[in-house]
Amino acid sequence: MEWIVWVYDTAIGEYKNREAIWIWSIDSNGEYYLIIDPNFRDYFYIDSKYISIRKLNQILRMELGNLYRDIEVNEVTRRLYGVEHIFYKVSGGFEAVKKASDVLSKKVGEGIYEDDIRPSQKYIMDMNLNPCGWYRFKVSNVTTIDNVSVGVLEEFTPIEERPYPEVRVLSVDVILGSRYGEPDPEYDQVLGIVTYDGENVNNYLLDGNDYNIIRLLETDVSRVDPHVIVGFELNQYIWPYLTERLKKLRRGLKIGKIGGEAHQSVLGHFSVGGRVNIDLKEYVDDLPIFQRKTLEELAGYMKMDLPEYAIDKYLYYDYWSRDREKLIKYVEWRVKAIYNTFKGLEDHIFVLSNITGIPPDYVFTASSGRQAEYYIMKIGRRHGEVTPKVSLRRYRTYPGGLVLNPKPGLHDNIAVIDYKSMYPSIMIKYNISPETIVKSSEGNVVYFDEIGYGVRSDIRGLIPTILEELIRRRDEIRSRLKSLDPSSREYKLLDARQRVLKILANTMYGYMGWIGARWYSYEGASIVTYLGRRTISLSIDKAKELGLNIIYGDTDSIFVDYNIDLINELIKWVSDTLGLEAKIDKVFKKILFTEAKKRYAGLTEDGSIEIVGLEYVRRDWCDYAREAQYVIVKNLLEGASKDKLLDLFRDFVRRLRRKEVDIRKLIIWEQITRPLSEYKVNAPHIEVAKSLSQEGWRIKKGMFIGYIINKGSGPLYKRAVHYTKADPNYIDWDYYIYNQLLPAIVRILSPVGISEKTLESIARGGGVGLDMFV
DNA sequence: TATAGGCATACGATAGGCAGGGC
DNA sequence: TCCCTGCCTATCGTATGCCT
Repeated sequence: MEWIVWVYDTAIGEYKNREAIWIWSIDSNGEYYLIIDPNFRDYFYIDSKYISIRKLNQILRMELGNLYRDIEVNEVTRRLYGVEHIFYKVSGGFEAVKKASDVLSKKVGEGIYEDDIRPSQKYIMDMNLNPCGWYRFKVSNVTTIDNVSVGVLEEFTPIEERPYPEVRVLSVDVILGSRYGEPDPEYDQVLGIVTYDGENVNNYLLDGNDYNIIRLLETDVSRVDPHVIVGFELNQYIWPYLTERLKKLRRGLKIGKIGGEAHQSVLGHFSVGGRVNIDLKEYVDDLPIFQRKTLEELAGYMKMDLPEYAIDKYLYYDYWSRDREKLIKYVEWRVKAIYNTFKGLEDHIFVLSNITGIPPDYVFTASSGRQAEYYIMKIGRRHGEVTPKVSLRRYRTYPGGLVLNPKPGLHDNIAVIDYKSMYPSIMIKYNISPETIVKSSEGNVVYFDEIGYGVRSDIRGLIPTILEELIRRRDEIRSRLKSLDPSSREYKLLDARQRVLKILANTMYGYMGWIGARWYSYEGASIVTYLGRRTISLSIDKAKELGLNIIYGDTDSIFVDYNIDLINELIKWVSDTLGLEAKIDKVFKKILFTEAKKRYAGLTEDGSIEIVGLEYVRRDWCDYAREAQYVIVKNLLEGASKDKLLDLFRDFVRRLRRKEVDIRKLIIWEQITRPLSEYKVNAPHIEVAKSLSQEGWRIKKGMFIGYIINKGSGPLYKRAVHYTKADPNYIDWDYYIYNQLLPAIVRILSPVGISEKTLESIARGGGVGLDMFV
């Protein structure tokens, strides 16, 4: 029988009492298919340098007992960091291979590879069966279990370029709360579960025993039968809580296909057999554009309606007791937002999964470094590369990008020239990869005296090969996009593809300098940044020689007078002499620099305001000061008079003086970056976190603490309170005038000649003297 | 349960200078 | 005159979050 289906997961299951690979998939109507491959054998490699084949067989025979019959050993040639080695490939049943690698790790220790990669992942890579792709399967022994068609694999072939099927999605959110701080699954019942299937919101509220509402969730899942279950903080919070609640009943959470229970797999991720479990929190955590990692930010980014009021989880229990309706309305907004956000992100998720080979429900759980690594592993084995082990190494830093001191003040017509993908281009051009770096300058080597390493030119590195392929594939897609309608399904998918390829290419340099990388190269990363510094220095020299005035520069960009002829000459020189591509990134009609690097504000040609590095973009400044800085710098760049700017400032001061500011705009947000006991100095957010901890809240790394400064004497940390407990009568309004608003405005006005003294006297209510009459 | 290094900034901790007072 | 105490200031260290 032949099935044309879309694969979304591979897992280890069983067939006739033996472990087998299960391939979960759906057809274009969303019907489920499970294809079983009983023939895949797990394996690992052991380097022949460390053991003879006779000794190897001897150990395995002695240690494995009956399992030895399930093992096969072959001599193969593979590469390790580009160098050919003879390996013994030990393959067989999953259990036998696992046991064999355990035994050899103990007896031999070194030289064992790929025993640390899950068989289902090896299957994806070796068979080239990429998740989130379409395939034609030939199967036999077809049966139906529940509503899943099950067949045994005979062969398959990929089908290129089909749009994704419509997936059924169920979003889930819960109401957890406790009178005593952090809800504890040991004592605190689940207060409510809310789901959304794209049409109906269902809310199940506690009425007696919470077992009943968890049952209702399970019923919902089997009724909707979703391909995807999506939530916010599912893996770290919701699934562990629900499974813990059910432990009392000695049963699991039954939300998988074919009666499967959700179970914890690697790294705290929960696996729901046969369904894709997506936690959007893991997506926002990885992206710096989301400053506070909230669902509201994500929803705003996806251009969705925001809730009328957001309720902090610290207040869930309060609302549950006092104003339940409001809480439920908010959580209903959440499930809809989660659902719709997933719908907006699904192309990205599926494309990322398809390209990296990481199944979709795990792709956000993997860090961006690991995502890149899976891609390298996949491409590497096509070149016969064995995947190296992650080894323990000493952490070492190396010099990074070059940053110029800016020329402070207001400048007109400044162009930003930057290098197109500077680091990836350097890595390709100079062949930089862990295996191409050498210490000696002998032979076919391009040697860099300044850092004492060279790069071989007689072999092509794996990383540059991969980068070239990424860039080539992306260029192909981008040229195809030109002829497509941007609103079409095909365009959107291809656009998602080219974006993922770009992200992967841009990750490779950082990956190579990451101590946890399998393809780590301190020397390689050092050479990349060295060449980056050299490239930018040479361009600066050339720009000066051409007569361009340089205002600023950072890593791969220089800010110069917008003289198009000279700039074109410079760009041509870069291409001819350095062999790299530079371009005009943007042009500022006006740009303001302070004395500081990495901080400026500009007005672009199209009239938009861009603020970089200044208080306005930092979450550890209160919104009020941030907004004031934005308004005043915008006016400044748009040519407002000094008087106008001072008037604006005076207004901002006045509203604080009169306590007319919404206290939500006074919250300062800071992240907890380590266990509370490891802090060496007192700080407001730490003190507030400690008090929350006393109230029973578990304070974990990565949490954000929002606080407000109250009146009183002594250091700030003694006067900070959690924002949910702030009272306008106790707020230290002076702190907000002198330590938030004033510095943010001094920063942008002092470079244009408005002194700190002037501003300070306005802040004090003096200067012009009108304040006393209002 | 980290892709890299470079950088600004605030505030707490700490040391040193100095004045004033008591013996 | 010596020494202790409290206050002020300069400097250093810690912590955070940004930029490319």
